[in-house]
Amino acid sequence: MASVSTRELTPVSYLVLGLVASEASTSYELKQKVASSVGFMWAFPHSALYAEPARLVGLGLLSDRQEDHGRRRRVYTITDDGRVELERWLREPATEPPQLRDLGLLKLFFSNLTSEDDVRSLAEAQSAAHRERLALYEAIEASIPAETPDPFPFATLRMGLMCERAFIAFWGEIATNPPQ
Amino acid sequence: MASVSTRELTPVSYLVLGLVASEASTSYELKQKVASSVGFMWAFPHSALYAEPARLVGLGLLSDRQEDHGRRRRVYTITDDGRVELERWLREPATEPPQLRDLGLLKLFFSNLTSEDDVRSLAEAQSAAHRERLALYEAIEASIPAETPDPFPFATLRMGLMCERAFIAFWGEIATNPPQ
DNA sequence: GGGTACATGTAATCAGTTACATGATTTA
DNA sequence: TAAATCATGTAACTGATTACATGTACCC
Repeated sequence: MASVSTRELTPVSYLVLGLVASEASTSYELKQKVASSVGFMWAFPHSALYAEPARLVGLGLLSDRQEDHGRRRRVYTITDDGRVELERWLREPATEPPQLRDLGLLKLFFSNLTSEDDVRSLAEAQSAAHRERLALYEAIEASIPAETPDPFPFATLRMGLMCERAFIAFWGEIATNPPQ
Repeated sequence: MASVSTRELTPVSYLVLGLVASEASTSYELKQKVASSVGFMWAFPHSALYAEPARLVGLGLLSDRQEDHGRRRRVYTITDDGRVELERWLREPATEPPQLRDLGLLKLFFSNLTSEDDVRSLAEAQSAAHRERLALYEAIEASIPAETPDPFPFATLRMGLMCERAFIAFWGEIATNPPQ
């Protein structure tokens, strides 16, 4: 069981495995779920959600069944091996530190090369973008019922909220009081 | 001047451009600078810091000069075109939202599939990792003199500190009070 | 002068992205 | 029935990573 080499599985593999584990889905449904949840922190093009499940079928971690009329799309279901592998991964500690890839921060890092006005407008643009993002997260938060069968996506969202609030405070401070 | 197509330049290109702009460097020196600063948020293998500068030389944004004795390594310097392109990029607003790629959060997202004990130990491991990371950032912060010619890397580090503190609070809360 | 750690690079591979292409369904 | 949009995929490319390979300096 789950004799598949772990090396072949990327974070995106586990993401797909996890989504399919909680509900059998087509690629398009995966795309929709990603767009309204994990996609905020881990984005990728929809084509990945067509290619990756197919790969996982090849590894025996998912199975697929093609509808025999209408759009004839493929519905993916997790296999026993897939579930074993997913749970193994979930229990294994996450070692690599998170990557906070933010072009705004990268620009700030090099802002010694620009003027104070440039820094200020960078900070204001970033601040506005993060306020918008925060509003979106708050709307999602408000839309989740108090009693939900799976509270974990909601918990993850809470970290997103904290992060956005930190960004807003940060860029606000930079805007009003640019380093010099 | 700077007639190079922008499409060919990635974030890593600008990162290299920025580092070389502030000081002519060899690939190894770039590697060291990355490892002690931006690398915390935007990591990549050292081989990228050999391949990318070479590419930028081809685009006319860097120039290189090979030492003629000892290790005969290549020292990269930014060209006028390179500086123009870098400053253009710095002034252009950053549109894409940041990606917070964190395997710990991804595991939490799917933790409905595991036990409460598993969640707790995930949270404790993450909390410990973030406390360690915070201590490292604080040490770096403490090592920076009050009057520094370039305060921007320091400013960026402050966001890193805020982020780590948020993570520690978050995982602490999850550990003591796991969602269910 | 032999071992070890530091330093410098290249080649091959692959995951992820871009771009393209087309089918199905709804709406005007 | 035409247009628009929603849905479903594939092919080609390429940036980034892995793995390899070797050179140089220092230390015992």
